[in-house]
Amino acid sequence: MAENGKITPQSQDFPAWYQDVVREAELAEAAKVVKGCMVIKPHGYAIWEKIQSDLDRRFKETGHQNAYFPLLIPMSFINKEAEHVEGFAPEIAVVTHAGGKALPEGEQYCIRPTSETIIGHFFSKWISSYRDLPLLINQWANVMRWEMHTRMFLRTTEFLWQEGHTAHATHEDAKDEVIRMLNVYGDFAQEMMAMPVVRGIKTDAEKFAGALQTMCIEAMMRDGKALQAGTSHDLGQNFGKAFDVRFQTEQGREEFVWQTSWGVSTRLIGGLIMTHSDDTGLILPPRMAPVQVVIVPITRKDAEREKVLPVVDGLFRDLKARGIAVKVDDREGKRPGDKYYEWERKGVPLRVEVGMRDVDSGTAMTRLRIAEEKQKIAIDTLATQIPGILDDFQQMLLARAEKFRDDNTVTVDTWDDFLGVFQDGQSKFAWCHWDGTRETEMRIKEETSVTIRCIPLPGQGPAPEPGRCIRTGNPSAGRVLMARAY
RNA sequence: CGGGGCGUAGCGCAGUCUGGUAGCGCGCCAGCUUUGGGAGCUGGAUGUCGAAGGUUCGAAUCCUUUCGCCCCGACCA
Repeated sequence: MAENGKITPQSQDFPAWYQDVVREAELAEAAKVVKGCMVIKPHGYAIWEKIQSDLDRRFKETGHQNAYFPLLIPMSFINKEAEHVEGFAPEIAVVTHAGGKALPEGEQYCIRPTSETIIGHFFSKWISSYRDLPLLINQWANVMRWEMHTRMFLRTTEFLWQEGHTAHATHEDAKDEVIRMLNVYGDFAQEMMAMPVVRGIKTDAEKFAGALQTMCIEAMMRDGKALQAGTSHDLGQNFGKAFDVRFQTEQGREEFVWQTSWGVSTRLIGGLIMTHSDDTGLILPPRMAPVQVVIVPITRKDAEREKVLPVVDGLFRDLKARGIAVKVDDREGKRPGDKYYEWERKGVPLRVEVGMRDVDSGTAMTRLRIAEEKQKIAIDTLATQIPGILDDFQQMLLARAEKFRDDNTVTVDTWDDFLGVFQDGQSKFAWCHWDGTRETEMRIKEETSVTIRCIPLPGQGPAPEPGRCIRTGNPSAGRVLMARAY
């Protein structure tokens, strides 16, 4: 990690670069005093709020309501669904003492690693008739998973997320919900975060503990590794049976509900960083930027301030009226260059400089975060142009990310080629044939630490065509996405 | 859980081998000069040297114990 004020180049050490950007953009810092936890600082939290508000709108548009369930879950709940316990037991934190006394083993709680169990408990109380279905609930919450290795935003002991939990009368309805919410995530990632994603299905080995099937969106980071950016699970009747969530059908029969759950977390912020940013620091797509435009007035003497500041203020008001998140950096005692670097580190998409020269000529200097050169624009047309400039920048970042991903995506047919693509810890997206067995998947993972990220949904990968498994040569029905993963 | 590293000013570190009473850079504060791509000068403030115990005239430094954090290897959004 570089010293304060410096960012290690991506090409030199990608993990160090990432840590440096997180620090220099003032997104978060390691809590240190609490193992594996982080403090999300105002600028980082503002990005989370952007994510929250847009997703929340999308959830409401698809008929969901927010609710809140307890942080503590009785241990007995966790133990009810066999695969669920097995999957989460190693990373659960347990409350063993409370009120100054040790709690008897049967009365201990765990801090939620996810809420399927406690929500299942309440669903069983709330649901009795097909008229109660579908039940579409979302919760914004923190969860805790005792991780061995933590990385800011990508994997921390405590993290913020949303978890959707729904119950349906038929498996078909539940499956529709799973894909609907996967698409909400995918659309959000592309439209708002300018982060292209592959939508697919997890293999059994990678699916959520307790689910029938897990769907996911996978994004490519700038080091070629894959980031699972969101998941949507078909829980079948597993939790319905474990928590006795039954309803009466129209015909009067008793049946277990079909459930789904889906979530995205503060990990998305890590994805945002590693999709767009560069050696200067954070780069934010305008729709995710807490500050979209920063105006830096350049003034030397009081006489200049009197002329420059009114122009700046007019521009500020005009932009604000158009719904642009604009900030004027009129701090004294900092030089303009210092301010430029600071806002570039923090990922502000567009900077506007206004000094005496500009006031005299009726222009302003502007610089897009990734532009080589500054551009001179007439002040009286600037405010009307900026929404379009930001929109173009949003599209530019998406196109750039798509190009990067496509340039680093390969189709691989032989094991030798596969080893070549992933040698020395390198990663790309590799479309490969796989024989569909867990044994082969595990074997490849052990030999190379490369994993199957997903089986692509229609249109998300190469058209299905029969072939031979890259490792065993056994028959394969289609290609799967393989990569190193975060 | 195994292997390695580190705890000294807000941050990053030197000092530890060879004990002698606390230092550097950045940041911070004040003032002046500066201000179109990371300012300069002058002055100033800041430390239970991770904790506890021991050895010693004297411990950041040696010994013992202990706590915490970080990095690397088996699980995970």
